[in-house]
Amino acid sequence: MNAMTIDEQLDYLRKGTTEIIRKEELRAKLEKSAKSGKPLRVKLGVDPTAPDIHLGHTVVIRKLRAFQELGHTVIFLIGDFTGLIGDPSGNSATRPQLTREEINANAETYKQQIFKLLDPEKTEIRFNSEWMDKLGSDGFIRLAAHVTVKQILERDDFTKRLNEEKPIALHELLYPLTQAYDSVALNADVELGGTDQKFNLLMGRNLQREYKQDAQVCVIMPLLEGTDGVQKMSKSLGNYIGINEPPAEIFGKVMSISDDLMWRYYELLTDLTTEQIAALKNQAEKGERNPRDIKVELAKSIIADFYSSNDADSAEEAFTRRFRLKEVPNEIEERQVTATNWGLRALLVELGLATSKTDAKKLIEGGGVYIDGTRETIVNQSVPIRPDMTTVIQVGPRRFVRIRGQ
RNA sequence: GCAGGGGUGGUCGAGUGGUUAAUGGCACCGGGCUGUAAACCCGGCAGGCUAACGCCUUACGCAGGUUCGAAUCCUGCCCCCUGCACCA
Repeated sequence: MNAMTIDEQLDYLRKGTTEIIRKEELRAKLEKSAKSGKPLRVKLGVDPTAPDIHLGHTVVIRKLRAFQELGHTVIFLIGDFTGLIGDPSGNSATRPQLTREEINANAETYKQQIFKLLDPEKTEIRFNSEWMDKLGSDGFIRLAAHVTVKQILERDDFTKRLNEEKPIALHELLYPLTQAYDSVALNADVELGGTDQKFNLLMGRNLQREYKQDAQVCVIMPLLEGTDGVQKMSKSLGNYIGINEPPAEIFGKVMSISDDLMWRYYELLTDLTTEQIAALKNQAEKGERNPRDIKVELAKSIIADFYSSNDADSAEEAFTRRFRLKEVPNEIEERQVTATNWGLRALLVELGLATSKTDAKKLIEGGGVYIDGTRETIVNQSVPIRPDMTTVIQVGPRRFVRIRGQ
């Protein structure tokens, strides 16, 4: 990797970014690092309360990895102090205050996940309480003296809320400042973040200058759309793909994104070059290749990042069997029920495939219930269950239970 | 404290006395088609009961009231927001 020229490195780092502020400075830093042999310090700050990483987070993490591949040091900063504030988003209430133990536990969860992508040897894990706690209230006030209210209010989110006459709590104004001070404390060369972080990252530059440091370069990544293709991926919106989810689940969810969205995922979640992706898109548009197959490759590539290519293969196979060949999956839940003549609705409730007889009725009438692979549309169908035989009950395309009488 | 604005189903957001269990979008679920859990189309979507006709609960911040009838009108209360005032 280090065989790359500086230009090549810049190209490599630039892929997928929304903006680099400023590119010339990044070049200068890369050159300086190459000469001195001293790795750049590349910072990413995260919230201590949300350790469940989804693909959206990995966009930035993958970029960190790119820096590591070029020999630089990543500082994974857990904002246990800033977490007290919570990044202003307008609707956020006060954050729950975490105990030291909870924070440490979350940090472990982070490690377990990020090291699927990052090289532990080139990663420092830090907490910003380390320097924020030492600062004290007098130090904090001295820190606050470095920026003006006007500068803070520049932030789009604040301006917007001000115009809309929506509330801004005082402590929210301190968030960008605190995050910026992290860059000073770490003497960061580069900070990464999503577009929503642009202001905070720039604040870091300003504050570093105040402290006579070389200003950090801001690498700004797009926010990945969730599976709905519209809103940014987030856990609370339920449109996320978590990296700890089972391979089959990841595969299915990736296959469920729209064909349009898949190019975006290719760009931000794979190592393919812009040219390679354009070529794939071209093939799909010309009808040379089925978009479905291209999406399969995407899903497998993502799974391989967090599991293995074997896991990716078996996820594909299971998916094909289930949805293309409409086979009953190999491993499905088995349940024992009383051997008797069951009413179909009661049976569905008993198996947890429906929440009530009314719910079951809707599913049956909608044509979503199958007994041993045959659709059953008679609401009060009697289903005989005996000890010597098994029956597979299916609801919708992906919920199966094999039952046996007892 | 004063003035104004607001609190509706998972979410956004209509609705200001009468088929209103409450328009519509999104999300979600089921089906069709397919190339797939894409796209598109159809259906469901407060909860429950019934083989079915149908019935029963609960619901528009909370509590009362007016009315044959209220998410819609009145009273009180709670909460949120904005501005002003206060900050001796």
